[in-house]
Order: sequence, then structure tokens, then C-alpha cells
Amino acid sequence: METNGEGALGLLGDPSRRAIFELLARHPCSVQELTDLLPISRPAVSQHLKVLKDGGLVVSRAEGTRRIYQLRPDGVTALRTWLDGVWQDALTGFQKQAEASTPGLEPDPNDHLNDEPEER
Amino acid sequence: METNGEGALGLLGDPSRRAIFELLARHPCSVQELTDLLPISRPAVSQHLKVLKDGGLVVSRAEGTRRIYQLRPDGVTALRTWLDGVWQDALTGFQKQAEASTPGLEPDPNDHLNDEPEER
DNA sequence: CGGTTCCGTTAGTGTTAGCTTACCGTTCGT
DNA sequence: ACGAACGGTAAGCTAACACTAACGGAACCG
Repeated sequence: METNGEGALGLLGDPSRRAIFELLARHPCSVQELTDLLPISRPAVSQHLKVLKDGGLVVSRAEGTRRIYQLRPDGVTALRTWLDGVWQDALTGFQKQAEASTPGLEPDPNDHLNDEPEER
Repeated sequence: METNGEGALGLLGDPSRRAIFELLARHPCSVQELTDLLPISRPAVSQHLKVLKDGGLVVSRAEGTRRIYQLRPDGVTALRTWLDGVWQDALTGFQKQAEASTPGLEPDPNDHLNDEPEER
């Protein structure tokens, strides 16, 4: 279990995992519920849950024959912590740049090599 | 340009991209600098920068023959916004769960509004 | 007990995505 | 104008990964 925001970000890179994450944020769910709500098969959900669990973002609790999954607060906290760190660094960076007499952000006028930015 | 936290999360899923992102958070960098600091080739850095730029997380500015890349504040803000949304949902979820297992603290008998299959 | 539901795991497959090599345009120095 | 530094792009390969299908196990119910 990592429990650090850096690893957690890697886990949330997958869209399906993000969807599961957001669903679990609303309320705990069983695998079956998640399967009904998502456009993927049950084993796929199960695999994603395993990844999320190993990554320390969710925990599971047995309830009869089904397993209820829910978010682990520490995981979300770690994410926020990591992002806040980067955010602070960025703020000081912006401040130093502002001192360095850069009045505004120039949109790179000599960027004729790359002025077609529409690609998925 | 996406400029929404959801897409940005996908971009930061890659470790190399996270590394570039964190480096740019400290101070703006040229492609050459990033290449020297990272264990990947220069074209790889360039490709990642293109992805980050299309995703609205960074901007580039021409300076002589080199391009200086730096973070775009809106991108980081979008990330925080998305994460805060999930965080709020999770908080309410935790609260409801706490109420369900802690009698007498904050009883809310009208909690049948959400479909939580509770049977033992 | 047999049947059913729910779930984890494995094997197998197809697609995606990152990395490198090579090439070319642009800008600066001499 | 020539050559070097800087960097974006194309083609290709390889590895990772997300998904399905199939099997097996564990808990409820009749």
C-alpha cells in the first residue's frame, strides 16, 4: 500500500478507475452495483478494485456474500497533500517570475511549428 | 484544451509527465534542461510537453532558439476543483456512515433517501 | 444437501501508449 | 553564409494494460 498521492495519481489515470472512484465517493458500493452502473464487465470492475485497494485508495468489507467497497480517507488526503505541495511550488514560481519583470504571459508567437493543437 | 480536472488527471497518470509537471512547478524550464534532469530522451520530453500543452496544463514561450515551458495556473486550479468535489462527496459519505454506526450522536431517521441495501 | 448468488482469479487477446532512432526546420554565432 | 545548438515530428518497436471468457470458491436459501 503506497498511500502517497503520487502513486494514487497513477491509479486514477484510467477512466474506469476514476469512475469507480467517484461512485465510491458518493456512497459505498458492492461489486455488483458498480457493474450495473458501469459499461464494463464484473471481472473488470473487480480488477480495478483490486488495483485501487492495493494502492490504498479503497477498503473492502465483507457483508454476507458480497463485498462492500468504500473510499479510504487517507488516500484522498494523500492526493490533496501531493497536489497542495505542487501548488505551493507553483505559487512561489509564479511569484519569482512576476518579480523577474514578466508583465504577462506571451502565447509563444514563434510557435508556427505547433499551432494545430487539436489532437485527442 | 480541456482545462478540467478529470482530463488533467489522465495526463498526470504517466510518471514521466508527473516528473515534468513537478519540475515545471519549481521553475520554468527549457526542453534541454528537462532532458538533462530526466532519464528519457529529448523527443520523449517533447512529446510529453505537447500532451501537457494540449491538455492545458502548461504553456510555452519562445526565448531565442529555445522554448521555455511553465505551468498554467488554470490547469492546477481545475485539478484542485475536481479533487475538492470528490472530497466533499466523500465527506458526506463518511458522515452518513458514521451516523449509521454511532447511535445518539446525530440521528437522521430520514436516511432512506439513498438506496443503500442494508440487510444482514 | 443441491441450487443460487456473489465474488476473486487466471488465461488469453487486442489495443494503446511511451520510448528511441532518424530527419528536418529554425535561430544564433562567427 | 556556414555550422552548431535547440527542438518539433514521423516511423517503428516493445511493453503495459484493459477487457472478456471461463473456472473455482464461499456464503445464503430452499
